[in-house]
Amino acid sequence: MRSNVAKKQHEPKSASSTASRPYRIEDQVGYLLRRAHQRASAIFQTSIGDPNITPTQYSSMVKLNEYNELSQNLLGRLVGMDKATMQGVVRRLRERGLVDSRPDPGDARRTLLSLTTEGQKLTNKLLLNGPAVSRETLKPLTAQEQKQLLDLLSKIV
Amino acid sequence: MRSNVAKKQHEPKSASSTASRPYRIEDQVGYLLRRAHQRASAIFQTSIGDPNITPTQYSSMVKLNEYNELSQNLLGRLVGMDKATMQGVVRRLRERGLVDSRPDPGDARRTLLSLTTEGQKLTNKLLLNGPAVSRETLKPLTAQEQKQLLDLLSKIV
DNA sequence: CCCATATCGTTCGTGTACGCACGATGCCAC
DNA sequence: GTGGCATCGTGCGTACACGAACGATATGGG
Repeated sequence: MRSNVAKKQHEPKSASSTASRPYRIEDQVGYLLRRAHQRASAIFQTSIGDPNITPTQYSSMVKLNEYNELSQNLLGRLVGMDKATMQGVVRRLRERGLVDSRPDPGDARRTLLSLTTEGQKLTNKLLLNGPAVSRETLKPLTAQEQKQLLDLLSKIV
Repeated sequence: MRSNVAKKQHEPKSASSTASRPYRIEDQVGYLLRRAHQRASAIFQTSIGDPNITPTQYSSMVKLNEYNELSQNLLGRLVGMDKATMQGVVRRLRERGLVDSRPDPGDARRTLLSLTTEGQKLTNKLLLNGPAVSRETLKPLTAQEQKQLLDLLSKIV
């Protein structure tokens, strides 16, 4: 009984004499970014052409395809994952035979990563679908809005 | 030896006779959304005022603060989490005494969730910092750009 | 009334994501 | 040189995120 204290039931807490809009979770950047990211991931999974490859695995492989060989930490910086996360991503890619590793001959702390032949083949196949994934994700927007969104996101990253 | 097959080392794969820009991971919506979401989460953690509350826990509590009582599934739909994710979020909030639950008297399948008195107190405290979190996240943008971004994100969610 | 279908909450498995602490290695100033 | 400090990779703990499968309950059509 004591737990249902007096609570106004019928007005959505507008408060404030100033004209500031009410605080709604649905209007907050963080919330919208989470939802948008969820949708983008879902589209990726259905459209990239291999349901077992995740967005982060994909970006890691694409980066390894550009550079021939990268240390784990550097790869992590390039794709925006911290080293603990990178650890798991690389382990899974290695377990599937998509990525190879060897100690860096010039620095014993580092491990150099590269795509296996199979990894290269898969990456090139997935790269064909990459543009379609982005296109589908941006579909609700006009061409101009799409450019704007990419621009604004770049600024806050 | 056999693994370093012929690979052009010096040009970033522009290809294509058409003027289409090269495909760069850094320019894809999904990638930018992931990075932007990471940054937003980091800002949330440092600015919301309680390092133990996550963004999803926060939005759940705010929603429970608006509506008095909600079933777990409905809450999940309102904050955009599937039921499996909701499960864990609610369990943790309950373990900390922030959320209470009781069986729905009208539907034995449902569990009704509500904030405890402590949960209400914490939510109201965090709500004071909510606007600052969004403000900080949007700081790199002008006022007009901020509005644009929220608008565009709403459209693709 | 009863059965097909849908919804609700749970559980399991996998994968990001990050803080923290650790040991090994590299590097630079002294 | 060597000692202090940074960097690299690893391991552990916690938390989101979701698909899939499951049992219990609800509902609507026949």
